[in-house]
Amino acid sequence: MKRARRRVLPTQEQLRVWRNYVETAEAVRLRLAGRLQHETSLSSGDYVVLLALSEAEQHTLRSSALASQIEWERSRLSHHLGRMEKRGLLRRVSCADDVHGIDVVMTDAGAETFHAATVPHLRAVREMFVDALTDDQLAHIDEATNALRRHLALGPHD
Amino acid sequence: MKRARRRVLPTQEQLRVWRNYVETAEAVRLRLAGRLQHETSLSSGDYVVLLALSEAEQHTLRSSALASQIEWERSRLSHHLGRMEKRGLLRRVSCADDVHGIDVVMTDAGAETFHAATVPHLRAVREMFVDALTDDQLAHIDEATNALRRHLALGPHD
DNA sequence: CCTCCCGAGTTGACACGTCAACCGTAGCAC
DNA sequence: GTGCTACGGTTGACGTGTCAACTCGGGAGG
Repeated sequence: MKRARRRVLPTQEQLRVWRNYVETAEAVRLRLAGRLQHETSLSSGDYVVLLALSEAEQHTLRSSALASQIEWERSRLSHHLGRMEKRGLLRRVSCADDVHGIDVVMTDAGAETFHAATVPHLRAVREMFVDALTDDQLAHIDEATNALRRHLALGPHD
Repeated sequence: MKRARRRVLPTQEQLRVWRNYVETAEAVRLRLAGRLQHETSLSSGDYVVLLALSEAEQHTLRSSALASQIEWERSRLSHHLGRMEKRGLLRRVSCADDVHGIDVVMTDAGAETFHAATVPHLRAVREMFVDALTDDQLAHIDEATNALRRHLALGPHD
């Protein structure tokens, strides 16, 4: 009876670790995003989109291919592309070979902005994350993270 | 020279661990929030606010006290309280003893909704987080998380 | 041919967050 | 009194995210 009940809900300690985990990860993410925003005027969403485009042939991707590559819903992507297009970071052109389907093309301005952002972004990752942890801690985080992914059936990372 | 450059940017492997970490934490947070939303019609923001109120005298807190307790900006809190008030989860009444200052009072409906949400919420934490990890992994996550907090000067958790 | 559905993408409504500007009252200087 | 500033809170604009409804052009099936 006691044994059965004990497994239903987390203990105080487990709950504390959980909150520590989510809140810290969120804080780190926010801080990195804020820094990227101020140093390069790109949001992390912008960065993800431009990263994918920068690695594509002709700096061009089909909207649906882009969506699946960065794992965004198409509606989210559509909204975000609209905002980025308004800022001149990319263009949307309907592509010839498929009547449906839109090619997303990074503009030169977009490429330039992205290029100027990579080093600050990577430096921030090192300063805020890598520098905080020993090699062992990094390995442990990775192991636990993978356990979480497996448990939630998220599919392996990358 | 090489040595100097190597410390500036993270390695591929460190970058992979970083992305794995943030993306997974984000996915877990989102999944828990979605589950809470669907099972109890409360967002995680609602839950945090109601949790604080439920632990307060008279189910009442000064707006500023609430803000500092859950570490939200006052503007954010004001917007959120407006939405929650519209749904009848709480009321805002200007309190007598301080001319400035607003008392936030959880309504009975709010208390009921919150109470009905606690068990599903805790169960979800167990199923999605605690169950995924061994005791060792949990301890390692906690240790690394605390290292992150110290490094970012976030102040100890709780 | 007509209808019905499907797939790619868009749109609108809304929740949520941040930033900066604002409002009203209280104290305080003079 | 008149003016200043500080405090507590609100508001508006805007970026961001989700959901559901919509468009639009093809194909089947009949």
